[in-house]
Amino acid sequence: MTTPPVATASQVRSTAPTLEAVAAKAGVSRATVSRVVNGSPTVHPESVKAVKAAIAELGYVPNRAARSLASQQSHAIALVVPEDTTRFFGDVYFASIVTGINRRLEQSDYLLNLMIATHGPDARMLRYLAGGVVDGVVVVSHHADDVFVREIGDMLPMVFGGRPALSGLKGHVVDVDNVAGAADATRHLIAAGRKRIATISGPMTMQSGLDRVEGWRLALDEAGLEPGPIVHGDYTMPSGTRAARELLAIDPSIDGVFIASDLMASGAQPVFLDRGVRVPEDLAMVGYDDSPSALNCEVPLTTICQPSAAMGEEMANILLAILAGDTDQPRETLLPTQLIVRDSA
Amino acid sequence: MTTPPVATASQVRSTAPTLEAVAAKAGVSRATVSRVVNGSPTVHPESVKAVKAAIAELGYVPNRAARSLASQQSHAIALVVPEDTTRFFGDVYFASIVTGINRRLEQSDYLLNLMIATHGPDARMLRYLAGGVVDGVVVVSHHADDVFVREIGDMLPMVFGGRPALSGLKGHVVDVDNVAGAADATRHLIAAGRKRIATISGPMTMQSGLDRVEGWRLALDEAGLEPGPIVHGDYTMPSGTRAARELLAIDPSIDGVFIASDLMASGAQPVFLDRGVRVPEDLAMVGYDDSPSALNCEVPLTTICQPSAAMGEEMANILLAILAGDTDQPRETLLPTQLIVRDSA
DNA sequence: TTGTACGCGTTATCAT
DNA sequence: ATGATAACGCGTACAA
Repeated sequence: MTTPPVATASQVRSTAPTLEAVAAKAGVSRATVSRVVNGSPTVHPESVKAVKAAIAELGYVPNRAARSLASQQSHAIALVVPEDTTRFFGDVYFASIVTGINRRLEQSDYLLNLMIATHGPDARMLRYLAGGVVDGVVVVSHHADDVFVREIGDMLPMVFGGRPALSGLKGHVVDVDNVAGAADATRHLIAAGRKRIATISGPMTMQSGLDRVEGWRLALDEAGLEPGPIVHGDYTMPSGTRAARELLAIDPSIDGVFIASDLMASGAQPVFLDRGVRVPEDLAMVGYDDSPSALNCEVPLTTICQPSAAMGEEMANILLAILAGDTDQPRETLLPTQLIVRDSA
Repeated sequence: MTTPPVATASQVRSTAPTLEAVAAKAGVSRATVSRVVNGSPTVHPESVKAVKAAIAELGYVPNRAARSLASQQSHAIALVVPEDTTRFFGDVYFASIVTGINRRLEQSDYLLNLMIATHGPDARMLRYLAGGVVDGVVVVSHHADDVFVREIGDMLPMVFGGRPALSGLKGHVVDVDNVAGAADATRHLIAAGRKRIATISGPMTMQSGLDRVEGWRLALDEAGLEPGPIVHGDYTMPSGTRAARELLAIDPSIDGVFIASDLMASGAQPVFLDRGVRVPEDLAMVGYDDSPSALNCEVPLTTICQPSAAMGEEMANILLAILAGDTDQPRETLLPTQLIVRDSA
């Protein structure tokens, strides 16, 4: 074989030009080159020009390790995923949060480290974080282990994606306005003339589950309507199927239902249809998430769209601001949802 | 407010014990501590004990930046995703590859950097990679941009997940044995006594699409059976629906069909059922992927399970071996698939 | 505005 | 087996 199977790391590193080289070529000192690289304002325009030319010519790239060592900053942030990966990455919601985070990071020179805690967050990850591998942390998960998140928040700037059910933890939170979203969904049902409006909720152990019920109730109160029956699910499709049967058993007279996830809604709809309950004529449905499954229903779902990419972007944005020294970032940021009207209501 | 909203990075770093501190406490020199940390065999057991005790007591964690600077290695590898994130992360297949990569990396002290090229891989990412941020690269994607991958392979050890359609590129490849998987699927149909076996293929622009057709043909040849009709799809559900109609039009006498993705199979099955073709009585179906959609079909799909997590693990494994100095890792590694028998065949 | 010089925490070489 | 000591590449007082 004439060509080596792979490049060796040393090939690259050995030829990498340093500050020193740039300085020599530009006819200035290392310090001046460093200033130019870091955008210091106190440097002569002419020097800037010379240095920039030298940098371009040599293809100089600052050595990250050296920079970190000297500046005591890693210029990297960690994306901490405290649960099983497949569950996390399989979820489109999380996928677009990551997209958003990346979108913001692309505009900076921060690196994103993936830290997945397959077997639950362990001491090893904590030690890594304590070792200064990253300057800040972004935590994304529905269920985050209590003590784990607390420990991270104690040692590093942290932004939490989706308000955790635990209270009093350090760090910032970016979340979707679940209450407003659920209220909007319910108002849409009310505007359509529905009078007896039920809900299939998410788990009451999750903040989002709680919030969406609150929004539903809020809209009903506003309109002076009596809350219909409420059945609890766990966001999954089968739980939606079960809940639908229960709902019909409790009160067959309902004419509207707010379902806290599209997955549950797509599990529920066939039940309604099978029993001869027409959608939306007899029963108007509004889901939540704007997931692909909303479109695959026999009667496409009217639903609430969450700005998940924007959420990721905002999370990164806040963390970057903190790292830049901004001390008064909002502790909690709520992002607005959007009603997507389709056929089911 | 009595407690600050977040910890500051300096809090952590300022208190982090160094090699120096450990050395002092253990009554040895920095060099000896370094040897212990890096597992050098040439150090007195007694010293080892003292050092380890000091490390534990102080909670010492090696400073990554300093180590990188001195050793010329970042002890990090990059996960390069050359396409749009949502598309990538939404895919369960990729999700479990990441899981696998992480599983292997957990056993090492390598970090995983996420490098996503939303707008196509740009010069910025290439510069980063050239700057020595990582020691090696893992590329995961069906469609990887030609020149991009080539450039990476030229400067860093690289392992490719899923054999790319382009040939002659540097780097190692780990892939699922698509030919064998398709052949197994087809053999299962043959063993069930099917004589007229068709296939709905993936796109002929992808290596996997090509390979699965080859496997199908191979099994047929082995059995001395004439290949049935072949219709091309693009792995998506709608394309499966279209292909099924076409297939029935071409040859209604088929009694077996190998479909190159579960998604296409779940698009095709309703067509067969609607036309009164019973599954599996009249037509036996075998899909590919073992995706969730295989279970959601009216007649649950017999399918081929890809070892995607194992694939990720092997990718990381090979890269780590290369970084450890192993020069004769296999250029191409094929992982075996598994037949999952359900109701459709 | 610019340069000098020291420090960042490790690894690695060379004596001992 | 162990301990000085010199890199590693960069940031940054401090001085000029």
